[in-house]
Amino acid sequence: MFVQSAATIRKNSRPPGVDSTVSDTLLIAGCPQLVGSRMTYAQDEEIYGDGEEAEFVYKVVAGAVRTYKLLSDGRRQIGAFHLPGDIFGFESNSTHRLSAEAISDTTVLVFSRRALECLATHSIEIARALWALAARSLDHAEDHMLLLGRKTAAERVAAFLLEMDERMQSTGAIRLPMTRRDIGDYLGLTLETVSRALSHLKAEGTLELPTARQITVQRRSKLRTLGSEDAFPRALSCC
Amino acid sequence: MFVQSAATIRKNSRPPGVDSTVSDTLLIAGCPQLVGSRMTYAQDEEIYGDGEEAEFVYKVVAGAVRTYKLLSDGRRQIGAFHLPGDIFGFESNSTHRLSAEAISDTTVLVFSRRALECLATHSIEIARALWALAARSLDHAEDHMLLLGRKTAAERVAAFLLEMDERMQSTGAIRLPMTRRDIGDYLGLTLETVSRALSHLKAEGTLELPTARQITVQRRSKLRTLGSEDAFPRALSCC
DNA sequence: CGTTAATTTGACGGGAATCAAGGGGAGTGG
DNA sequence: CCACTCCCCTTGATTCCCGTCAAATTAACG
Repeated sequence: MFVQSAATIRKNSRPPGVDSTVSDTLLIAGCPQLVGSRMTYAQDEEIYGDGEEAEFVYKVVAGAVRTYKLLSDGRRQIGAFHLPGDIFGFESNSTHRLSAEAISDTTVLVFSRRALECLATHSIEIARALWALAARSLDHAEDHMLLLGRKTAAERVAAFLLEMDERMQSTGAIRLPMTRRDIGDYLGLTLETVSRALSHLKAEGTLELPTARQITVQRRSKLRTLGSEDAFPRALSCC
Repeated sequence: MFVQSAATIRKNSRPPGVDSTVSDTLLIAGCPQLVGSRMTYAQDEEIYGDGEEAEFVYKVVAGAVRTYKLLSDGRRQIGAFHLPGDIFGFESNSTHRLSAEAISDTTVLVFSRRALECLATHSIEIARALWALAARSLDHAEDHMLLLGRKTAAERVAAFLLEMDERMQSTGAIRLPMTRRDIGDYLGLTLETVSRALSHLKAEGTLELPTARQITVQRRSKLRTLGSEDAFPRALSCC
């Protein structure tokens, strides 16, 4: 598995040496010692596989990534979409717990996990930033469990649109990189159900669909009442 | 909210002062500086609420705890059950993202989050242990998303039984602290569906139900084929 | 022993999955 | 520029798993 990771890393760099440049000194956690190697992946190309050695950490520069788990019969659960600026693939264990694929042609910065951990050993701020990173993933997972376990199809789709709108800072004009199947596998639905929910929202006038991948939100309030019920803090209602 | 947390801490200790003893020097992450205060909660008592200040971290000594999120109409998703030995309530943010309640009468050790973080600042090992803690929660959440999004009722119940059997090291003789409703809210099902699934497994001879809360596994292999499909590593099938 | 909550079981209905065509857009090649 | 193709998406028809509603049974507890 170690070998496979190493192969993956080299596969897509046109010259055999990775084009690591100081120019894209985009740093994880604002730490100047760590410069990532730029890598590109074609649409649907695997970035890493479930069970592989977690040798690298990734930061999306352009494109989009899905991380997912599979059952043996092909059922898939996408745990998260990773958009430009997002860091993914950072594990506490030595191996990846999900697989990662490029949704569209994607550019990432690749960092050595070992180097990161080493830095964290010397800097409390880095250690804390990494731990905050894991915690953010956990927060998202907890919200998503509520969605998967307890929300209706309409609520899931509305929540998805709100999430994407916010994360892409596309104020109302969402440009989706993923297919309906991807969305379904993220929301625990079939692609048909996702499509129907979108059509319904369109018919209601809540949104417009200039193209299938382009969604403009007309009435955000309507989406909010459906999807954005992010767990009502008990504290607010009782004190 | 700060006030509420402080009140909670004092509420259940029969003498006004908490009985913090050196005797139960059960330490988080094996660190002798930190001694927790022993606290008890009655069945169904709230330990903390969603949105409250995350002032304390908890370790279960006896009993069981559920952490969950609610929708405004009462739908509930239990994110995890916490059994003796488990640590919960540790957040990266300043506030709790879920609520916590005692499932049965429960004893916990309470630690100051601030003290823990302070320790982590001075000790890399502690910092790493805390981050491993968060990562374990994340792993569980990722597995659980697959269950909630993609598994059938029978598969969910089988997976639940296997999880409990393993975590309680009750080799085949599971003593459940939680109700069918709790199980349902954990698995994204109704209590009736959980009950039916259990009855079905009983009729098959896969398990016995001496009482509703006591389950003895007769054929673990049967449960495994149903539930324990914990995401097939792509790596195993392709290299 | 009575009261209440938890669980089981049955009957039924509905929401989403499945099965199945039918469009529509983007890219390709003529 | 247009025809062709492929894939994605939409929409319809039908199925079915699980949720809902309801009642009976069992367990828990004072």
